[in-house]
Amino acid sequence: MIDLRLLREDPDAIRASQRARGEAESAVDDLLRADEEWRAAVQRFEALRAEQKQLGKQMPKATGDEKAALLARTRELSAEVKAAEAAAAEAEQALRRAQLAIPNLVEEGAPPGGEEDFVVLREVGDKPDIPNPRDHLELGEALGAIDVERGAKVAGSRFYFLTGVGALLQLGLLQLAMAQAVEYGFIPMIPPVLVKPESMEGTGFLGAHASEVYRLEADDLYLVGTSEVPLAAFHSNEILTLDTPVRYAGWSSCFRREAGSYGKDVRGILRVHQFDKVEMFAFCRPEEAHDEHLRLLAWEEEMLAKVEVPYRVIDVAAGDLGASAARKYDCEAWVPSQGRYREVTSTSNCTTFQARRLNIRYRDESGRTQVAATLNGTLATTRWLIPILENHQRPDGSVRVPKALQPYVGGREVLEPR
RNA sequence: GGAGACUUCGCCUAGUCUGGUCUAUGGCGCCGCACUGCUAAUGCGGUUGGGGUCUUACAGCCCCUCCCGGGUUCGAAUCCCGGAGUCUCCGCCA
Repeated sequence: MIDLRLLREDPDAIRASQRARGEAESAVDDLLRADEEWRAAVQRFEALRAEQKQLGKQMPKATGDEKAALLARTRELSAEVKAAEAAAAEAEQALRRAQLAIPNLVEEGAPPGGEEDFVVLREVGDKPDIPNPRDHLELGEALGAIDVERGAKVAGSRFYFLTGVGALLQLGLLQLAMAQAVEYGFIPMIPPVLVKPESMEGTGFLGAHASEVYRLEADDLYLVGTSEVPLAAFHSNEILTLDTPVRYAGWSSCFRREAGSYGKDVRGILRVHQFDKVEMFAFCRPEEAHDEHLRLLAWEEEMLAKVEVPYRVIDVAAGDLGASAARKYDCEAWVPSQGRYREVTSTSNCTTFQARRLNIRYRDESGRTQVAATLNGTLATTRWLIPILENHQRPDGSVRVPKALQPYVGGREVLEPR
């Protein structure tokens, strides 16, 4: 949710951001108009209300004719007040709608353009030289690690079982991520994966992502697509102490309908309806958000280094940012079977955009409440198994286990096909 | 699934039966001041949050806020209806 004070003081900043995203600048003018209409309506209502209260106060003291006259006037007035109140409420709704139509202000320095216009910040690690690489599914099936056939039998397409060493590898990976997060002061969290509509709404996932989200009709609950949702909503309607950033690491299953992705990435576990993830989530002061963002990115890269996988970091272009993000960095791991990089982490700086909607604030030095900034970043997911298996494969179909993961697979250095 | 109790300005709490004097009581905590050679203790004052308006800013003024949403009424913390949450008991299932 965009800041109305900023809108009033510097609408051109928002226009510029809209341009960078390739969004309509007219939305800014719509919002300006809605804001003015709302304020006018509020003032009308408040003036009438003040008069009504004034008269009401005289009631107990009044007697006889005086009382009858007062009654008649206030009766009339209360009808006007009711109408004015309804008008103000309607204007406020229109204002919210216009406000939600505008995505977050893009951070200065984000590359302009759309999906293809990302900037590669760096490539890290050497791509392995593997002639005729097997893909992760072939490797995983040979190792008895992944079973997509039975996944489909039991739950449908885009579902899978992680079996044997596959299950161990994932648990190890996520534990490794959790351990790293804890080492850096994150509070580990296992959140609910079913949330109320307001939590889904507050985090912005019922907007553009609405068709991606599973909904449980009978209970009016949503399955989260990321623990970002419960972690962000954790402090909704609260006033925090943010002398230093407050950081959480959430471990959860994530659920996605993948509605718009028919025929895309259908093989293996690259794009699935359910996966597990450790997600970093930070609340901090807005002036701290930029630095915090870079810290989250650094922690993601540290995790990627631990699993010894080559990757690159991209600076996502303005037009490809989510509505809440002011800036986004993705880490993409090298996938030998595809001969290209695929996204394995994503970290967004949402500045105050998400927190304003969730009403998450802090007190500054002067004791005033201010809107907090929120940021999120991926620390590990099921998808990481793909580059891990593929980059560490050997010609005989066995897979070397990165040192950091060996304790989780019984100390084995190599996983052999069954 | 059934029955009941509860939800008040950071925390605890009075007020709800009997609508207006609630511009919400008191305690704790916190902040400021005074006093005491320090600390402690004591005294005095302040302390919900959001919005509008005005302003360089502060202050001021106004509206909203007693879990949420409706309703009754000239007027609702208080009465009525619906919902959420917490707790207790019963039932059911482990």
